[in-house]
Amino acid sequence: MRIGQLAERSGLTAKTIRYYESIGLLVEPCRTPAGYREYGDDAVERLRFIRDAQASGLALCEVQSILELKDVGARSCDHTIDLLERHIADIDDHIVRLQAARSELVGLADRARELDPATCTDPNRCQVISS
Amino acid sequence: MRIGQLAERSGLTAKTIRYYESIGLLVEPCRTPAGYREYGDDAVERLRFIRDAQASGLALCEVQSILELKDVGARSCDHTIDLLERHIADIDDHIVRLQAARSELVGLADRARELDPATCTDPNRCQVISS
DNA sequence: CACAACGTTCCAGTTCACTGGAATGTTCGG
DNA sequence: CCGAACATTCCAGTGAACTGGAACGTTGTG
Repeated sequence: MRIGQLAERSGLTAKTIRYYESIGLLVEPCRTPAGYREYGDDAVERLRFIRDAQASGLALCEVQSILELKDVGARSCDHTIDLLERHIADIDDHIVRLQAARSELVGLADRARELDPATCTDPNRCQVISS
Repeated sequence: MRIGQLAERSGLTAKTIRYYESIGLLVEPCRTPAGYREYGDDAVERLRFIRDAQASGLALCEVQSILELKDVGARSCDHTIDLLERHIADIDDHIVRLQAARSELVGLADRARELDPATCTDPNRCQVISS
């Protein structure tokens, strides 16, 4: 597939994909005779992993180190295991904080629902929280 | 308490706290006669909320809209509830992605542990994943 | 075969969230 | 009363992660 379709399937933009290639997150793919990038299905998979890892709070350079690790087949080495375990602990911490934030928001939403919707008459009030 | 102690208690830097104030995340606190910022205990709470909300993937401007909402006492309004529910859904999505990333990493770590640690002899190999 | 849609490179600009540093004033323990 | 630690403002700089745009080539449908 070409870059546009990969963008669509992965939820990123073509720009972002080229950017990822430029910083070494993605290897240069084959090109069509015209110079267009040609991707296989595994690219979707890889971009999805990047997105997930990034969502877990890893910086792209950390994602890169993990991808390299994946690519070489996770050679055993205490250092490697440490790295992974540190990242897992980070993720766990992150999940805990997310859950804390989530329950705060749920509490707010509950409180909001308890109030009479008819009291919301001032448009300026609502604009305060226009996102 | 003054800014240094708040920084310590909240895990942020004094710089960051002043920055948050400058963008309106924090209201200007009272000042001592010398012009020093004086904070109450609720400031620690508020900064912790900001940190959690931020960890949940919200941008600071979104955190701000939620804080404003908290500040006005969550007046009921469909719009408000929608906003909150959208954020909660975002967080849930985020958690799912984190868990996906987590299990990928756990899988990698398991694979790494299965291999013989003695095979890790090449220092260059290890440097590939130096974070 | 026109032409819209899609691709290419390259480079500069933007946004977000800080961060550093200069110049200066305040607090407090010895 | 000295000096270290801590505070102030203001402004400029940083790094990460894109994003826009110019200038140009390719593909595919009516």
